[in-house]
Amino acid sequence: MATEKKIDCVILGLLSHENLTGYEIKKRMDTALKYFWGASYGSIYPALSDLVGRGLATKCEGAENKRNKIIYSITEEGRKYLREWVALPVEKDELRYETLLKLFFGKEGGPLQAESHIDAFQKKIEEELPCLIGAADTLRENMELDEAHKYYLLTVEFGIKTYRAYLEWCKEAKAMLSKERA
Amino acid sequence: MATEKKIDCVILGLLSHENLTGYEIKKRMDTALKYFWGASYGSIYPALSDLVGRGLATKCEGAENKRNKIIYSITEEGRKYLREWVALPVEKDELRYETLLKLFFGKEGGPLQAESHIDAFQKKIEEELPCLIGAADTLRENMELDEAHKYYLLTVEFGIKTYRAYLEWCKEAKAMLSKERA
DNA sequence: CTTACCATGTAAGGCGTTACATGATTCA
DNA sequence: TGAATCATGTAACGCCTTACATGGTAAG
Repeated sequence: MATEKKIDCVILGLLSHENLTGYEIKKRMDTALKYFWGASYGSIYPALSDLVGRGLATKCEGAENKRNKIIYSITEEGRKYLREWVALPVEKDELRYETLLKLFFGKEGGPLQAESHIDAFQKKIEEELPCLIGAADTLRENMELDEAHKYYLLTVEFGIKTYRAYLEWCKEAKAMLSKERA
Repeated sequence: MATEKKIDCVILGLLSHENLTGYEIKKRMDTALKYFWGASYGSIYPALSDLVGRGLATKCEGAENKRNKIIYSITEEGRKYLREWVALPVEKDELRYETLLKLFFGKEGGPLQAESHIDAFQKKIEEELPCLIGAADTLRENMELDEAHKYYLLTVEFGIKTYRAYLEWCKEAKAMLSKERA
């Protein structure tokens, strides 16, 4: 239990909520989790096999499965593993924003170029913010349906809060650059 | 010029400002850049050799060098490469917060545990925020000394803005959890 | 004289992406 | 019937971290 592979924990976390195929896990990563965690098929499928090998997940091959889908579910062992990992202190929070890197070296390209990087960043945030707000609304409406929604909402609100701060910064940063330019 | 290795660009960016040893580059990464980019010796030294091999940087082995230090400087080629990279649109901004991941699966550990993760996060932010504010002050005072300071300040202010948003979120998130608990 | 920091590097191994390969099903 | 999406996987490769290995110098 020294250094857990995060991909294992994420998959177990998703399986703790519902049984899923590898494909569906990928979809969750591309939607609900994309703001703070991502993964590709090339890491998901091997991880699933590994989890089954370690007895933390199982293939439930029975039932309503017309296609040759493989539906995975978490085992009691897996649930225990997940609970232990969640209880452990956070090891690393990491942000890698290429936008900030290019801005840091912005002198090379000058203020106009820097502004265009900020614009692109702003556009992306402005596009994504409504999705987050929509997700928060949906979660708030269905709060009672599942205890997990409370925790999901927490992370969505983190996104909303930081995205709004980003937009404020974009405005001020551009103002600063254009003032300098004048 | 298809997909640049970021480590190369960061090193060239630092060298565009001043001549540095590998050790000093690492220090910059651990201080000024740590909030949005990191690297270890195991990536820095090989990258430096590679940059020299490609003619983008050179070892300046002359002069005020009592120790057996190797001071690197950027070449004209390197400067061109850097300018081209800075001009290119941003490919990826990525955030990987384990805190959010643990919170997302927070149902496993319950509200008290979730609160303690938020507390730890808050503590870290509260420790780092004054450093950012101090850095911003210093930069503002020495604005005229170097044109690059303007761009550095932009990134520091990004940090300040988002950290303040984080702290607000921490407060609200904890309030929400303790209200639920009651 | 010894601790802390300066300084450079390598080797092994982990982790994960990209690209590829394949095929079923649904819907227009 | 063709496009989009569902669905599973592998192989090659790249990148980086960790840990190790080594030694100089400054300060107390």
